[in-house]
Amino acid sequence: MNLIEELRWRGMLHDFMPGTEEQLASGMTTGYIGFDPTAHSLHIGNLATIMLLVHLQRAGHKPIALVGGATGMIGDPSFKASERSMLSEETLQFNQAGIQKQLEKFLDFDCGANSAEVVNNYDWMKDFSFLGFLREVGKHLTVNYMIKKDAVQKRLNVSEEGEGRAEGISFTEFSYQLLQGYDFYHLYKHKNVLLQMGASDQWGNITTGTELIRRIDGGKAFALVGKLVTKSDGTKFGKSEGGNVWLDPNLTSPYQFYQFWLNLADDEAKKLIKVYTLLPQEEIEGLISQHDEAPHLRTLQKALAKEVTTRVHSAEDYMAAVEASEILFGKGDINALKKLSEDLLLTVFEGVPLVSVSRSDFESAATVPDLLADATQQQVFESKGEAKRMIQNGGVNINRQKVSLFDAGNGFELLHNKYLVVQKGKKNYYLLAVTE
RNA sequence: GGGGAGAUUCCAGAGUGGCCAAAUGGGACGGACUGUAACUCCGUUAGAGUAAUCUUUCGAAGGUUCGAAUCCUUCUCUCCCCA
Repeated sequence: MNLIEELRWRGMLHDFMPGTEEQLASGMTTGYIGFDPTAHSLHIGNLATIMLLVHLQRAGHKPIALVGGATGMIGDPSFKASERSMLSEETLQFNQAGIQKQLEKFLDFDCGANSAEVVNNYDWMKDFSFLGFLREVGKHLTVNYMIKKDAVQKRLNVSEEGEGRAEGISFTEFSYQLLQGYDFYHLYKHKNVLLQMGASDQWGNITTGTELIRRIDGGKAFALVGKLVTKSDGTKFGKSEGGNVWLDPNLTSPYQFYQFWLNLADDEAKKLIKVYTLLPQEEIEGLISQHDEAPHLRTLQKALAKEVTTRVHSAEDYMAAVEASEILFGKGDINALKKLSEDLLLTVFEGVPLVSVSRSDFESAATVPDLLADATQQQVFESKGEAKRMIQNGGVNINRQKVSLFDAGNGFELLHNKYLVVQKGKKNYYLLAVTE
């Protein structure tokens, strides 16, 4: 199966330029995708794009991941309603290092001719003078061309519905597409890159690149964009209650990461298992029909969670997440908790907020609200009233036992003479540690 | 420059002197149900208190009144229409 067919059945293909398929068929083609260092970690939205590179490589082509050290300094205006705030150079450098490391996890850098590469556009942009850039690059495209891009229209026009007015676009952000276009040209020139991929919102920026290659060099380069992953209700995908789902285990713990996939709605799991795993078509179809027969078993979510957690983190992290989930959502009661060694307890509750309470505060807290609001310095509950209300609603568990009276004293048994497992609602856990 | 409208608790939006911590809807959170789901239903949604009740809150600051989100004054900001 060639790349296009592969992406098509997976539902990942949005559009590509005429001739792309022929180019890919003609032999090993080098393609790249850029990632701007807007944060020090990539999130699962980026991961969908990374999968494009993975598929490119699996189809026998050569993938290049570009870290946008230069473009990140500018900010991509595509389809954004407002001007973005600029990141400081220290932040950018920190972010670049972070995402470069992550990118390296997903591609094969040692498989002969089509080994992956990572490049940073800062390396070739840093020495460009402003005048040089205007003369060598800017001259080749008209503002008329650049302004026509859908991606910038949002910032130029007052919408007809009157639902807001254009905020305007700075010259800086307007220039973004030129930078990205030049990247493509540079890679075309120096690394024989003929294809740029990306999410569908990058179409405009990518075609600026192919246009630049055509005008400067008379060359022919290609574009292929993937579908933007959205939730079935059309809202942004990749956000959980806690915000973005990051690939960095310090931002989103492997347990939380695993839980995110496990909790997907059925329809989403069906869609996403094709995007985020490399399982072959027959296997996925099998899983889907298996799932439909007994949806409550959530075969799909489990398979998806396993694949992605293992790929992004590790097999060990996956196992630990499964184990933690069983303890937290299984029948585990206080006895199950008591059986855990201190190490295992901490492992299970890794990623769960750890709340320290001094021994004296712990002992002087007369009631549960005192303990969970005051003694924890509002880390579990904002106020005693809130704690009380939730207890009255039956929403508080300590050591997996429901707290039924809000004025009950705190005669709880500390695990390992130190810990208390506090549950606020079903899914919000806190590990209370009594410190001396 | 001229004329008009408005600013309310997370959001939208009622409330025009006491019955207002403030209707209603949304969101969020909790509970029941369930598949750690969806749907549905129920509850909570300023702080303190077991409670009675008290404290802070309706753009800001003053004032009138026994009593103000509601009346008056000034200020700040927003929106609309006409030039």
